[in-house]
Amino acid sequence: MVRTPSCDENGRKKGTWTPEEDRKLGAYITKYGCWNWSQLPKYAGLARCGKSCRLRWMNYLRPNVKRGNYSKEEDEIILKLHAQLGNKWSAIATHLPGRSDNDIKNHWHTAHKKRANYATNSSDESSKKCNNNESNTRRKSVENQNASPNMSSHENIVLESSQWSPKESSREELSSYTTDYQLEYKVFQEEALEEITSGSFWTEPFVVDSFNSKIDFLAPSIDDCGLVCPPSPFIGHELLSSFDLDDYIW
DNA sequence: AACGGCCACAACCGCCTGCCG
DNA sequence: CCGGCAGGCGGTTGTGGCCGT
Repeated sequence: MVRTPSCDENGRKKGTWTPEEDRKLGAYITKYGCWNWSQLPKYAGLARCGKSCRLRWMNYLRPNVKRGNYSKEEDEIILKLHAQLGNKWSAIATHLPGRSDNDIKNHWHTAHKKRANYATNSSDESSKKCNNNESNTRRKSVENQNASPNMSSHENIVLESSQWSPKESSREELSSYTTDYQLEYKVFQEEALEEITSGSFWTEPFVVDSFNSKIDFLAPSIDDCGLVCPPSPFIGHELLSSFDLDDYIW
């Protein structure tokens, strides 16, 4: 289900995101916002490309993000909007709060396959396939029930959206990540959500952003959380040209 | 118990668009 | 107007897990 970690020709990491990377990215964006996706990984201490960070944030780390467990209503909305808009997943996603375009796309492809099978399932072979799909759907719902029988739906969402969800944690690679980490990240997401709803998340970063393209980069500094502050006219007074960021972070 | 097929979905890739100098 | 860059989007791929045989 996940890609094995690897590096591209520039030494940037590809593949599965580790909990540590998630934590770094989440912490950084929560604090400073996404002032520049291509620069952000350097400042957040991540060996990833900006696009990868953006995707990870938008699809999984963003507070309030929902994954899986599509309700009948959501299915109907998707069906209706797809009929109107076609494969405009981002447009469809705007009508489904908390759902990412990637998730909707994946869901559509899954559902579309099922429908396609259904349409042609007069033959025994396709009905067999369909039964297989149904059994898989059942399998998923059982997994979801097992995952967190005592949790609220909100808590379920939080855990599902992370790599170390109960299902994922069974994987060898992530087996060492503990339940403590799940709780830690849950707390982190709740704090992030609070920050967003309080308004500071959306206002502060873009103050920086509006200046970013107009000014020379200024020296970043480490804040009290150990994060590298983004370049900003408000932070530091040394020029970045005399500053080796790589030495600073790694 | 072992194996193969299928499924779900995280993540990558490449193209398009808008902005800026 | 043009080229470069960053962000956004849709298509596609890779892979672990589950189920049936």
